[in-house]
Formats: sequence, C-alpha cells, structure tokens
Amino acid sequence: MNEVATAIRVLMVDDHAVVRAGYRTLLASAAGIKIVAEADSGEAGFRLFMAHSPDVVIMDLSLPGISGLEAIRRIIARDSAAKLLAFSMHEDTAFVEQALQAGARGYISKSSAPNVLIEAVQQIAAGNIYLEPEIAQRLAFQKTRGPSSPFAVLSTREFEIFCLLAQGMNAVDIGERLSLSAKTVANYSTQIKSKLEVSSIAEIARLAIRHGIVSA
Amino acid sequence: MNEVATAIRVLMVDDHAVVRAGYRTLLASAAGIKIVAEADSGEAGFRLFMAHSPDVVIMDLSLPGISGLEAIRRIIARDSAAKLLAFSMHEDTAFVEQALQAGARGYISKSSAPNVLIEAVQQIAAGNIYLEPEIAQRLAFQKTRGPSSPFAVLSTREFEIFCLLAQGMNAVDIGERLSLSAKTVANYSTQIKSKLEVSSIAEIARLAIRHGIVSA
DNA sequence: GCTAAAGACGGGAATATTTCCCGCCATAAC
DNA sequence: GTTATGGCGGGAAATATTCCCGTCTTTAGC
Repeated sequence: MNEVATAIRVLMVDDHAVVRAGYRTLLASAAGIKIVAEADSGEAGFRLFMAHSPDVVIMDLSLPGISGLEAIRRIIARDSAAKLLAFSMHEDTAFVEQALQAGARGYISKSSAPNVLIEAVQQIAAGNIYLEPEIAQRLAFQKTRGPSSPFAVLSTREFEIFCLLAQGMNAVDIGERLSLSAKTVANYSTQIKSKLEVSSIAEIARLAIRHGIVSA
Repeated sequence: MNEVATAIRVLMVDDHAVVRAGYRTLLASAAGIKIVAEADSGEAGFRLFMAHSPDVVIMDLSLPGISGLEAIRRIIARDSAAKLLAFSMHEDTAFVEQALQAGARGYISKSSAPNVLIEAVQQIAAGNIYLEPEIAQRLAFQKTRGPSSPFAVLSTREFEIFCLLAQGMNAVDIGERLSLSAKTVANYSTQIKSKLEVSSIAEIARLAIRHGIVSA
C-alpha cells in the first residue's frame, strides 16, 4: 500500500463546465489529489474510466444522455472494485440509497462545504465509504423508525426509469436514452406502477415531485 | 326591486360539513341573508338549485363527483341569469379565470376574511360582480403586462379535464365523472396536450403542480 | 458446487389508449 | 346570414400498455 507516496488520481464527471472548474481548483489546492481526466457525460465518463483507471471517480448523478446512476452501473459492471463518489444536487435519501445500491462508495451533495469533497475523496481512496453526517443520520433513521421511502422497493433500473417517466419521457425515448428496447421500458413501467401502487404516469410524476426526485 | 325588504336566499354547495356549518352561522349573523339549502356535491347542488331557485349560489370549486366548474356550467346552462359565487381554496388566477368564464359572478378564496363572504353575497345578489381586491389586481395585471397563465388558452371544459388528468385519472374515469364519452375525453386530452405544447401526461401533472392547480 | 431468488432484458399476443379526421349542434360575433 | 368557437363523439389507424412467457447473469445460502 503506497498511500501517501503517490497522488490520488481522480476522474471527474459533471456536465457543467463551471462546476468542474470550481472543484478542479479546489481539489488542486489539496495535496495528494490529482485530477487526471474530466468528462461531461456518462458515456465519456465510462470511456475515460476505462482509459485512465483512476483511483476515484467523482460522478454527478444528473447528467445528459445516460444518467449518473447508469454510468455507475456500467463502471461497476466492468470493475466492481471501482471507487465511485456520487455527487448530486438532490438531498433526498431515495437518491442516496439508489446511488449506494448501484455501487457508489460515497455520496455528497452539491451544497456541501468545500472541504467535505476533499475529505470524501481521501476517505474513498483509502478504501472507506463516505457519507455526509447529516445524510448518514437521515438514512439510518429511516432504516429503523422512520417510514422508509416508497422507492426502496424499486431496483436501480426501475428507479432510473421511474425518474425519466416522471419527467415526461415516453417508453421509446427512454429506451433510446438507456439503450434498451422500448418494450423493456414498457414492461418496467408496468412493474413500477404496480410496485408503487399507482395507476397512471401522472401519479408517478406527483410522487416524484412530492419527494423532490424531480422538480415541478 | 324589493331589495332590503326580503332576505337574500342562498344555496351553499360544499362537501365539507364543517365548512358549511361555519359559514352558515357566519351568514346567519348577517341581516338579510338566509340559507335556504345546502348540498355536498355538484349533483345535489344542481338539483337543489332547480328546486329552490335561490338568489345566490355559493359554490365550492373542489367537489367530489362532478367538479364545481361543471356544476356552474350546468346551472348556467339552465338559467343563464343565475348568480353564482365561486369559492375555492385556490389562489391561482387560472382558477379565477376559469370560474368567471364558466359563468360565476364572483370569486373568493377560503382564506378570506369572514366579512368578505357576506359582502360578496350582498354584492352578487344586487347584480354586481365581486372579486377580492387582491385577486382582481393580480388578474388585471396579468391581462396587461404579466405573462398570461398558460391555461388561458384552454376552454372551460378543457381546463376541467386538464385538472383531472393532472390528478392521475384516466379517460374512462373522467368520462364517468363528467358524464362524457371516454372518447370525448380522449379527444380533449389530445387537444389539451397540443394547446399546452406538452407530449405526456406527466408533463401535464408537472405543469399543474407548478401552477398550484393540484397539489403534489 | 448446487440451488434458489432476484433482477435485467425482451418477445408474443390481447387490450387499451391515443391520435387524426370527420361530422353535428349550439351559441356568440360581425 | 355566415363565420368562428366550443362541446361532443364516431371511425379507423397507429401506439401504448399489460400480462405472460422465456433467457441470462449475479448473489446468497447451504
């Protein structure tokens, strides 16, 4: 284990150039962290992961094209030991659960304090998992006493399609976006409605908005 | 015109018994107003209107069964001189516009000061129209400078079906509720999507929530 | 290693929904 | 009168949804 000797090699995936620039300078100021590549889409992120084999991937969850969740899934499929830090604007625990379930080793929100990002990257590079204390608390609380999020019954794929349906996309669009048959998406759609006990896409949208998954 | 000689005969339509009780005692305290009938649904409201020919109808817009808007439409269809006061929890001007377009002579929200209701009933009984100053202002402002509500392009019927679609109902349910052919509702649905420039029911739901038409 | 369970994915076929186009009727506008 | 506009709904074609089926892969448990 050559821990402090060489810098932690980081791949950052976020579609907003400004965000990347901000975090790039931030991470550059931290000793022992080096950004070796940046991507603005899930597809590019996946390619760059294969090309650079970074120590840590910082992955935005709301990406154009394939979603961040899907990108995580694909990276994990190729390298189950990949160290992924999910990074999102959503505070909702449903997103945290889904990201962790997909294989992320940590989750921080975009409103986090700057040093939290550095801390998270270091922790994850060291092989630990990292969650912001507040999010970890909420997650733990929900697991025990609190009413669990209704989305816990959904698998990663189902949750992903749920989000896209809630945004108004149809089965064909979603199929193209996720590289699935429209038929498969339609089947998932039926399954999602059944699991969430709703009968229409409008109710899916309302549920998603109520839980902050998508904005109205 | 026998104005002060005889009391104003009022029909109150609201599905919440508590609300009716509250406003009943309130109106009873006002000289010259007499509640001659109460209904808890649009259907009953319509029947009681035919039976009692009240001077003023206080109509809640969010009713079970046929909606308040539909009840207004039906009453106006039978008696275009009917004096209707729309009464709703919604502050959104889209609802105000739709109610007035359907034939209401006034609009007050459930959060109004008590004496506003009395004032409104008296004004409408006298043949005037009544709008709360604040709502009238917003409406006037929107008509001139402000960006008009996107729902202004919808006819009364279209808006009504829009609301029900946003709540998650399908064409068959809506048809039964409004006593229309499911076919007609489906045709309206297509027309509504076209007018609002959306392509899915999920977007209808989001639009409705964004404008406070339905709750998430 | 075997087996069971769960999830991803999609075909087939029956149904249901949506869309586009058409028509009729009533009312309001010019 | 005639010209829009809106309410209403049928016909027919195009799409979408649902239910059931199967395969394949991964994970968990013995």
